[in-house]
Amino acid sequence: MIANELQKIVGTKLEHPENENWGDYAVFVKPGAEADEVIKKLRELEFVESVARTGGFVNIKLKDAYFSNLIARVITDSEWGKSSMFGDKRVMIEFTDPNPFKELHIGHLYSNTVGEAISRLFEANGAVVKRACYQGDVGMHVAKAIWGMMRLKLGKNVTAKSLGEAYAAGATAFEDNSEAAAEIKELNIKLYEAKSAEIMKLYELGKRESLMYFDGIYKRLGTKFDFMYFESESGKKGMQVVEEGLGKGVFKKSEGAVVFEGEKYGLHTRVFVNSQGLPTYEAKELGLAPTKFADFPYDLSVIITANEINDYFRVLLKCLDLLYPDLAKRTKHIGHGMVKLPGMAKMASRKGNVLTAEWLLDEAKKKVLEIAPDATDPDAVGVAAVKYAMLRSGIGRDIEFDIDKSVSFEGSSGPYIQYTFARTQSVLARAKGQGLGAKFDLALSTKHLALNEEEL
RNA sequence: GCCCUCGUAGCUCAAUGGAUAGAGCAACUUCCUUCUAAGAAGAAGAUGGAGGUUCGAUUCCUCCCGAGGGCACCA
Repeated sequence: MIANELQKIVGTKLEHPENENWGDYAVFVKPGAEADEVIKKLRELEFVESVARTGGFVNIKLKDAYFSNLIARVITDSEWGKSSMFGDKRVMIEFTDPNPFKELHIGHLYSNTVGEAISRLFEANGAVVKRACYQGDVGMHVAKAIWGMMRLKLGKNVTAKSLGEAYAAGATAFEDNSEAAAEIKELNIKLYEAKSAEIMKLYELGKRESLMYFDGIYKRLGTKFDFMYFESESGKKGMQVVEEGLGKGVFKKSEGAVVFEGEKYGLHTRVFVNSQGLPTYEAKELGLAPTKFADFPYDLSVIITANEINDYFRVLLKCLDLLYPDLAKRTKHIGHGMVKLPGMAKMASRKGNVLTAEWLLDEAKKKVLEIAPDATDPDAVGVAAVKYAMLRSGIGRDIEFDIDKSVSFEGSSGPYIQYTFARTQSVLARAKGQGLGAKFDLALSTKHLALNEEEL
């Protein structure tokens, strides 16, 4: 707000000086009459204490009263920090995207953390946000799991754990046993056809169990999805879209499959419908875009996935651009990095587990209890520790996750922030109890406040 | 082979083309405690390499070295 006013006058980029003793804002101007004019105008502003020229920089110092005023607002205004920057822009954000019949692993946990954080940022800035989760409920991984369910004779008492075992059995058999592999491929087609009552019963059972399990994790993490999408549905729509695109010459038939030749756009060729006549993820995603828009006509659609499919998304967005240019313009893909757990990865794999979100959250909770045995809500602290560790570095980069540092009450960690917040709150409450609240009057200088903080 | 990321202090991360490249952790010095756990102050420490553009480059361009990912029927 104050920066905006300054910005108007200086015209060029406004920045903060390296050294705060020089001023609160600074701007680089070329010497000359223009600079003098700018300085003169700045000096006329009521909240400006001084304006000084140092080399090519003009340093602006604001009055102390401005800051004490600001602090008073931060404390009293519960809406502080929010804005209406995005007006009532409609934003759909897709993230997490786990696959039923499989584990929700730490990569999904990262996606969820990033997606939820971005969602909240948009919300805090005035956007209407809808959270979407897109889940692979068809495909080879499902066939493997169902094959495993049949082999392990899993009945009504299927659990998330036994489902994981079923998938593992199917995946192993697929690799080691060519007979089983053939059965699984056949099963996959049957699942797409959805005609066998016996198979579909197992399918529904497993899917429901998976989704319930995911739901528990979302609750734990504090995410609630507005839209749940499934590949089984987007696949049908995707087939239609590809069919249309084939007519328009966007796609080509090649070796029994339907492909998009991306080379002419500096991209690569990808398969949209395989030679078995089944839609690949590409076709499904293409079908998803118009479906999402029909459900919630968005101004912006954000899709968050692991960055290993960045190139794939470039191809996909090009196709979308050729078929639905208005949707393509509103679509933004964000690729996040991998989560690496040096040390812990070995520990987990020795137990024969994939690194699941649940496992990591449980570990964090355990560690919190080791440090603070009397913590009132160790799980919340553990969740904060994990989330903060994931958000503290750039989204596109891989994360070196160090669980001990993440749960530490010192340094750059979630628990440190929670702890500090709790302490300041308790100090403020105590000050209020002693009638010291009124100390934050507008004339109070920042120096006094800084001193107070140290005393506290 | 081609395409995309990335390379900053011992480690993990910052830095819309701007001033002396910032933090946290670890290590170091000093102090306080000294039964542990911990606490306070201070100093030290970095842009992978070579060119180029620019008044000015961690940032943009070229080449080299190194790491990761992707390149047709998985997502």
